[in-house]
Amino acid sequence: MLEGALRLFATQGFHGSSMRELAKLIELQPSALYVEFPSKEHILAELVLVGHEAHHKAIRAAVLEAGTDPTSQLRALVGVHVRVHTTYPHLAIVVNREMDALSPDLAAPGVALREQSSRLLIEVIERGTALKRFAPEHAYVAAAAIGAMGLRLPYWYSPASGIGLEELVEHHVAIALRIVGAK
Amino acid sequence: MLEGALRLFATQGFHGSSMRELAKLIELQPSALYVEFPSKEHILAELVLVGHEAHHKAIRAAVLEAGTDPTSQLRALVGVHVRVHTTYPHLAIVVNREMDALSPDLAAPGVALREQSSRLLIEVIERGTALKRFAPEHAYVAAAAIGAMGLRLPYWYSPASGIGLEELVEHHVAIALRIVGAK
DNA sequence: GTCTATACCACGATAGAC
DNA sequence: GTCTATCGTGGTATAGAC
Repeated sequence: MLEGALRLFATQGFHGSSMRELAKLIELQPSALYVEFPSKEHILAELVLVGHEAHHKAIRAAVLEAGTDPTSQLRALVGVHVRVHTTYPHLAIVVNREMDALSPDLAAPGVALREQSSRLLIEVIERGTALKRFAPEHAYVAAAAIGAMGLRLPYWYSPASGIGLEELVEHHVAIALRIVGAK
Repeated sequence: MLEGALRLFATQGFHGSSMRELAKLIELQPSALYVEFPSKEHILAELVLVGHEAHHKAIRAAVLEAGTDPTSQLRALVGVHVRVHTTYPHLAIVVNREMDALSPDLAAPGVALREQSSRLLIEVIERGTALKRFAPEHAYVAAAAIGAMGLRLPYWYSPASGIGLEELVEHHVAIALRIVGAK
């Protein structure tokens, strides 16, 4: 059922999808949807939370496993960022585009996780800069640029596009290293 | 009226905004909205078209005025890209996020303009590469990255953020030059 | 061109039988 | 837990007076 909601919300938007459509898609009556979730908004909230958690946990784990070298850390972080956004494009789209359809209460956990992921990237960049391994023009703008590249992937990339996933990851890693001015 | 629709669509999404809300915002009765546009979708179509036209014309003009040097061309293109997305953040958001709420017919002109802008960027990069002024890892991925940085700006940048617009433009230009490996 | 009034429909959500 | 049936609301859009 979350899978069905994900498909609908990703392709038509949260407000553009109805409970009736979702019910039809998963072959249930509309009323049956309210057994698992108390409202349409709670379905979206669950998707947004799951998406943010998966993304944040993966990024955090990758950086922790990458050792102490800033370049390795950035490589690991960008690699995961790209893989998450290309492997789960629908989830990425819903998480990033439909989040402000949530009330502040339901959006809060996701906002917090996003903030943490963002800070982790900035800290990696700043640490690399302090160690003279990176020389970005501006750490925050560089982080925003690296994040944006990944966020945009679900809208254009497909494994059938002629670029393999591993190839895409390598390009993104290389671009990120250029953005931070890695030596 | 287009201004009102822009505010609503940008903050609540197309499907999340109603004709009743729009009418209240601009202090008219709902029925009066149908004098200027035959449907809600046509209002969005007009915004999307205007936004794409402004963006494409500005980019095209900037590149044409930049002379024959690929670096100057890329500088000009990125500068305009950043300025458009920061000067008209609401329009940028609606154009990029609500476009697939349009029927294919109404979306077509915007899609065509977007394709042209995208190709212009790729051509600048490829020409710079052929002239040995650029050395990108992959022209298309580089173009996607440069585009994505700008598309994301309306969601985080504000002139009150401590970064001046001219400063932001310079950072983006510098990042773009790094992405394409400018010498 | 803007108004009042309303048609007609789809929406989210609930009640209550099984 | 899933069904049938429905409530109440708000959606887009139109009719017709002024």
